[in-house]
Amino acid sequence: MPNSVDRPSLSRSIEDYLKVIYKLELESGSAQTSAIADALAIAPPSVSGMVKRLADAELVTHVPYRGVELTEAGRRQALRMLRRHRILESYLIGHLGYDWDDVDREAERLEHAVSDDLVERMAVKLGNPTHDPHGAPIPSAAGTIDPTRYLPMTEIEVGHAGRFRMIGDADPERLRFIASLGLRPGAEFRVLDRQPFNGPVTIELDGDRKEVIGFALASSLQCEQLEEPTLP
Amino acid sequence: MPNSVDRPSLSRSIEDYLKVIYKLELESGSAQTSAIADALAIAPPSVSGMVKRLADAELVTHVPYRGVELTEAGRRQALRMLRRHRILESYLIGHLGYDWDDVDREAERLEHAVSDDLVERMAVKLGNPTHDPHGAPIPSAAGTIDPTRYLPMTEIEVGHAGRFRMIGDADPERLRFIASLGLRPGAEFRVLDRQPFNGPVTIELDGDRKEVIGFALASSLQCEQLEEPTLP
DNA sequence: AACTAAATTTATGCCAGCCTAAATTAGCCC
DNA sequence: GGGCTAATTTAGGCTGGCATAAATTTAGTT
Ligand SMILES: [Mn+2]
Ligand SMILES: [Mn+2]
Ligand SMILES: [Mn+2]
Ligand SMILES: [Mn+2]
Repeated sequence: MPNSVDRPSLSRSIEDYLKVIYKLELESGSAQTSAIADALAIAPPSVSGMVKRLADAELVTHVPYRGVELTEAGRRQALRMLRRHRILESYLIGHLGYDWDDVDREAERLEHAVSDDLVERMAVKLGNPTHDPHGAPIPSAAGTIDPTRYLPMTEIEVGHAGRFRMIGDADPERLRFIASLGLRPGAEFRVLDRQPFNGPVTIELDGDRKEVIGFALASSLQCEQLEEPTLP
Repeated sequence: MPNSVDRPSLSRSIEDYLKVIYKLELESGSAQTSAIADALAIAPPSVSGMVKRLADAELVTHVPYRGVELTEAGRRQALRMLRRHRILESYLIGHLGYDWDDVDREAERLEHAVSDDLVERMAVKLGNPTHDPHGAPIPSAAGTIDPTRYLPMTEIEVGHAGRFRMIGDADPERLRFIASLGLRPGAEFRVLDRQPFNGPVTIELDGDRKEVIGFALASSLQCEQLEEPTLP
């Protein structure tokens, strides 16, 4: 029996579009033209054009003026790209001495050039990790992904302990700063204070060190709330 | 001081053209349109068009109807691509379990996606190899390359010992067959017989095993002649 | 219900990179 | 030197992926 479905292999552009659409659907429920344009640094009319092609290829359904939604095939490809990207980042850090702030650029290009075979070899060398260095879940080769959602650090209640789980990987400076605080995915902390009006969050780390984190930054730290508050 | 020269980074197509032109110049002294077209599996008029763009970019000089020659900038880029390709092949075999017959396809895509930084990290992990798994010399990061030329096995004289040094990497089947004979770059042999009229070559391996190798195949094995013949 | 601002699409155009068909040139033979 | 052949270039066309400017739709305001 020959290959049942001949997929013509997607272009680099299409692969990046699918990833972005997946992330937008995940974060805000829908993927609108301007959001895609922003994320890819492309003009909105160009996105309209590509959306047409994606819809023709049945990777996406499009309701004009409303937005775009991944089809099952589109979602499968998006998850395949996320697996590639996250395995690559993990491998670059684990075996080639990269830091967590400089892997994204490299992976963003490599994800379009590696074969499935190479990705799986890297995954095996890494011991089939479930999360990448920034805490993001790595889809399985079969196309499933851990659906766990976390809370921004700003929503962990005062007095509670929390665990830092995940952070976006696109901003190297932010990653370096977070690392300089001693915060890595998995790190435990306790919220000592939250200032109102989008004010900073004060946390305690390693049982003694205090750090004050601005609202915008704290909002980008995806965390898990751990336990009931300790009583005074 | 800002970056002195802004190179716009070459396209995948251009990078492959430069590599092919370099190889053709090396093998036959010149690079003609049809030879480039053959090597890249592209129609000759397409090559004419690209040659024009390469000449505009001063990567190549073009004498119409005569052929094309790399400029210094073109040669530098070609060697940079060869370094990438050959370091990648070495790394895939050395650290990711690939065999020498299946690395070329992978490297052919990856060479356009890796950063210089990543290539150098791989080179360091490998101990800065000077030759790739097929015996081809790896250009230095500075752009120099071992100019040693070898002889086809068909030109090693009967009675002489020889050392197999290098083989083209594009044909997986040929590579598997050569490996099955126990021939790897570095392997020593003695020529027992050469048949005339482009006939086969008989060699002795490991001091006892005899193998008969057809002319076309033997011609593709680049070797070094080692010593004066042993006297009868 | 009409007006307005923002988002989106349509209309056009450009460039890279490929193609086929037709024209041109080079090299060779007599 | 004329004519043949093979190689090469020119002409014209197509697709993917981007852009800007203009038209359209949506949604919110009054
Ligand atoms: Mn990333
Ligand atoms: Mn990418
Ligand atoms: Mn190769
Ligand atoms: Mn290539």
